[in-house]
Amino acid sequence: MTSSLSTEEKIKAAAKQVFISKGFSGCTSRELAKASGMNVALVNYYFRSKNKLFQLIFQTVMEEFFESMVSVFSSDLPLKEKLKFLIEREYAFLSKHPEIPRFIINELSRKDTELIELTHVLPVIYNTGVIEQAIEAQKKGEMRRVDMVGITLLVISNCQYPFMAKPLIKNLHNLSDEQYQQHIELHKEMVSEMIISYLFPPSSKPIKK
Amino acid sequence: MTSSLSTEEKIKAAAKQVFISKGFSGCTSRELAKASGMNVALVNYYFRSKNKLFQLIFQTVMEEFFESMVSVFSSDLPLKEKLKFLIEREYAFLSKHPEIPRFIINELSRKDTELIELTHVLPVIYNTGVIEQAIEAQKKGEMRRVDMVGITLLVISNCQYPFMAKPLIKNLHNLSDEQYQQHIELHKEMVSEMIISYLFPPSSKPIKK
DNA sequence: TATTGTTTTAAACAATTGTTTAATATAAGT
DNA sequence: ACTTATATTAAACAATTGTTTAAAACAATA
Repeated sequence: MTSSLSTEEKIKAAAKQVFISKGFSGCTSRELAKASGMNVALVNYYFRSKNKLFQLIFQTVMEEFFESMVSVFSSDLPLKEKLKFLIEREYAFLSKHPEIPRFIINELSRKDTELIELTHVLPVIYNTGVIEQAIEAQKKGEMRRVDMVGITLLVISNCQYPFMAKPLIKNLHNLSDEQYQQHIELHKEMVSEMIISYLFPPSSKPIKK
Repeated sequence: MTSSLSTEEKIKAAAKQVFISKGFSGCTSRELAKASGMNVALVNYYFRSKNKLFQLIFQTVMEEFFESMVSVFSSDLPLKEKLKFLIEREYAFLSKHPEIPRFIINELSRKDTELIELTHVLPVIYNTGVIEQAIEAQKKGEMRRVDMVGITLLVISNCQYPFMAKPLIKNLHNLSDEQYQQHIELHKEMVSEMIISYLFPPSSKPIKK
C-alpha cells in the first residue's frame, strides 16, 4: 500500500516536471515513465491514459498557481502594501517555478484542451474584501480608477513575462544566467515602484478618471 | 515555374500558420501538407524535412518580429515620443499577430531547438543612436537611469503579455472576445502612460539613481 | 501453505509518426 | 515528336506513438 502510493506519487511528480517543461504534446508516455523510473504500463495502470494524467496535473498546477496570489489578498494589510507584497510574492514564486506561466498559457491555448473552470478563483479574491478596499481608496482619490482586469493584468504582465521570456532576453542581450538573474532582481524593484506610484500617485489632489 | 513557386509558397504560408498556432511538436507533417492543400511528399520535396521547414519559418517570423521594433528606433523623434510610438506600434503588430510572442518564446525554450542568433538585432538598435539619446536624457535628469535591458523588458512585458495571456484573462474574468478587446485597448493607453511617466518623471528636480 | 488481491513487467497491439521510393504527370527545350 | 528536367502522386518504409494484454512478482489474509 505505502509502496504503491509511493510509485503513484513518483510518477505524478516526474510527470509534473516533464509536462511543465515540455508540454503535453512535447513528451511521450515512455518519457513520462522513464522520468519516474517506471515503465509505460505502470503510468496507464495508475492514471488510465496520458491525457488523464495530464488533466490531473494541470489542475493541481493551476491551484498552486493561484494559491499564493489569493493568500495575499486575504491578508490584513492596507491596499498599497498588499500590492507590494503581492509583487514580492509573485517574484518569489516564479523564481522557484519559472516555467509555470508558460505552461499554463500554452495549455490553455490548445484548442483541443478541456478548458478548466477558473471562474471560482475570482470570487475567492472578491470575498477577501479587496475590491471594497480599492473602491474606497479610489473614492478618496488615493488610488487611480483602474478596474480589476487592468490591475491584475498590470501585475502579472510585469511579474510573469520576465520569467517566461528568459531565453529571449538572454539571447537578445547576450546575458549569462547570473546576469539575467541580477536583471530580474533589479526589475522586481523597478516594477514594484512603477506600479505602486502609478496606481497611487504621490500628488495630493484627486485623480482624474 | 510560376506554379511551382506558387505551391512552395503555399506550403510555406500554411505551415507558418500551423507552426505559429500549434508549435513544432504540436503538429504533424500531414497536417502541414493538408493545411496547404498538398500532400506529405510535396512538403519534403520542397523543404527536405519538417525540421528544415520549421527552421526556415522560425527565422522569418523572428525577423518580422523585430522589424517594426527596430524601425521605430531609427525614426527621428525625441526619446519620449519614440517610446510612445513603439508601444503603439507593438500593440498594433500584436493585434494582427497575437500568437507570435508565445510561439517565439516557446520554441526558444525547447531544449532541442537550434538556437538562432539574435545578437545582430541589438547592434542594429544601438546604431540608431537611441542609446546616446537615452544617456543624454539621463544626464540632463529628464530620464530615469534604467539600462537597455530594463527598458526593453518593461516595454515588451506590458505589450506582449496581454496578448499571450488572452485565454487566461478571458477565462479568469469571464470575458467575451469583445470585452477582452476593449480591455486591451484600455490597457494600451494605461501602459503607455505608466511607462512614460515612470521613465520621464514629471518632477523638475534631478532623479536619484 | 494456499488463496486472495494488488503491483509490476515484458511484449504486443494497431495507429500514427517523419521520411523515402518509384512511378507518373507536367512543362520546357531541342 | 523526342528528350530532359521538374512537379506531383500514391504507396511504402521503419520507427515511434498511446494503449492493452497476459503473465509474473508481490503482499496480505485465511
